[in-house]
Amino acid sequence: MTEEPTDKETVREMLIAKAEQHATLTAADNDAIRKATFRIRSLATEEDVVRQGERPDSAVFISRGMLARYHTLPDGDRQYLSFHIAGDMPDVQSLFLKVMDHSVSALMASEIAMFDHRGLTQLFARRPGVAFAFWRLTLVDAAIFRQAITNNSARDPPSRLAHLCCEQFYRAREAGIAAEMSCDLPLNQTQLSQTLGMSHITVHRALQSLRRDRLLDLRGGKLQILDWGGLVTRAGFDPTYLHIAKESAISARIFRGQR
Amino acid sequence: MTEEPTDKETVREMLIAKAEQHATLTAADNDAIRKATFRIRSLATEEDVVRQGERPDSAVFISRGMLARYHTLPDGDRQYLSFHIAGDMPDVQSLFLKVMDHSVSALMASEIAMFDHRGLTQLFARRPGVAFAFWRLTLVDAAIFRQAITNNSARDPPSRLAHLCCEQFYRAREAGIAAEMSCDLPLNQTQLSQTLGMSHITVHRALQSLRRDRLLDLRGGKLQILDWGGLVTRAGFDPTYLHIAKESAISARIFRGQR
DNA sequence: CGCAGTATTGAAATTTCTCAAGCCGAGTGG
DNA sequence: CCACTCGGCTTGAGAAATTTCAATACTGCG
Repeated sequence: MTEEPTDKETVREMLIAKAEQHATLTAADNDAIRKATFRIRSLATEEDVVRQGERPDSAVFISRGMLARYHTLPDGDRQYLSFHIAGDMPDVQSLFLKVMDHSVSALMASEIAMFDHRGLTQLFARRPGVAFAFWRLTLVDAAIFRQAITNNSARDPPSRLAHLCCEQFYRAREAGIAAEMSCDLPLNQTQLSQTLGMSHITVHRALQSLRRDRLLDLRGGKLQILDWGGLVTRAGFDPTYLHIAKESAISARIFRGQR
Repeated sequence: MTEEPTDKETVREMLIAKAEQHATLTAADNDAIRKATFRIRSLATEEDVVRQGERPDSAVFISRGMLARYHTLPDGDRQYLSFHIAGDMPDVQSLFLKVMDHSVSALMASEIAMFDHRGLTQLFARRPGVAFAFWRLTLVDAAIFRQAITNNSARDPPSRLAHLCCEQFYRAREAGIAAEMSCDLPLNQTQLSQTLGMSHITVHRALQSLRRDRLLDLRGGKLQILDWGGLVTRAGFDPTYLHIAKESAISARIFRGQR
């Protein structure tokens, strides 16, 4: 389970790649990103990175593994909010919202790069184009949260589960870390129930239904897609909300000062 | 119902006030905001401002009334995502996410100021402090979405409704547009059901329960708080997620170039 | 081998939804 | 001034879905 720590240079390139998914950056922008300092940290399964109520002073970039965000309810129960894969930055918001309103933990053995808030803030102040990229990233996050509201409020159990799987596979695919027709999804049925707002029994029956229809299989933390088209239909999945395309060319030009 | 259009100068001051809730701005920042051009538009109840799938070229600031964001499902059903009051900017994300993944409509006769994307982008590129304020605003939005996930997934019907009411009243209060113990909430029971992920019958029973316990009353589009403490308890409401306090002093200083 | 955590299954208890009908209040037109 | 209508609210009751409870497998690992 213990793998070699990722090379720092690799992390820098991953971060730049992520930023470039959200904006067209100049060489100077990239250089500025490269200069941002960070430290690598390994996480064990279930380990928390930050907890609800804390005031972190650094933001997280995932170089390997998978993290989750969750609310802790008054009765101690958990509500999972989102899942994040290598290349994601689940915690940019902590830069601007001092007190954490949720926790972040590792779903599997993972490795993260921790960027000091101060350094990031300076980077964003000096390089509007970079700020723009990371801002956009937080906006896509918000779009994913919106979709989760709809998913947990308006879909029946099998569709709900199917939608979650569509989203995770699609994002893993886009990030280039999915196998041909499968990806990691290290959640047991109890965690799925705490994600989808239903009991673990209902999750189990929903899963059975999707398996019976040969749409997917999910076991041992691996999601196997059996019939993508069928799954998309069952889920009512429309990836528009993931906003894979970049910002408009106009905005990009303005941000690069070519007004 | 048709009131005088808000004075443009008033809108400018409202916008600055909103920005200052999220960051400490310089006089130059404020001047730059003041120079942003916009046009006023009146909206009738139920009128859409933008629809899912469209590519708007301006962002909305609410000068009077109340707007909602919602998803339209494949079967034509609606899922409400959030509600916005005077002083809110529900649509900043459209600046960076070209295609709307949801619609925005008026819940009552309202008035909005529409800011051109191009002008806003230039403003943000030139004034990092201003960008910071609006970025933070979108992050609070995201925190509210997260809370909605939890609300609709993990709370029983009366708590769910109570939580929505707590949030709306608290925000109206903060915005200074609530009466002593009441505020607007122009939603009928069907709309509430499309917000909270339950049938309108269940909404009705939940409402009865809260009325019976003398916690609140909700009728004719007005929310009346009868027992704030009791309501907060019933809802499990903790306003931390609304992030009413500003960003840290350090970030503010960096953004003002005092590094 | 046995433990612990997870998955699976059945069945009862409970909640929520659907359906159906009546009511109420505001606005309308005769 | 009074039926009339329309939208929204209220209520009851049966149907359906979900949760809870309980018990039994399964699996990886020490």
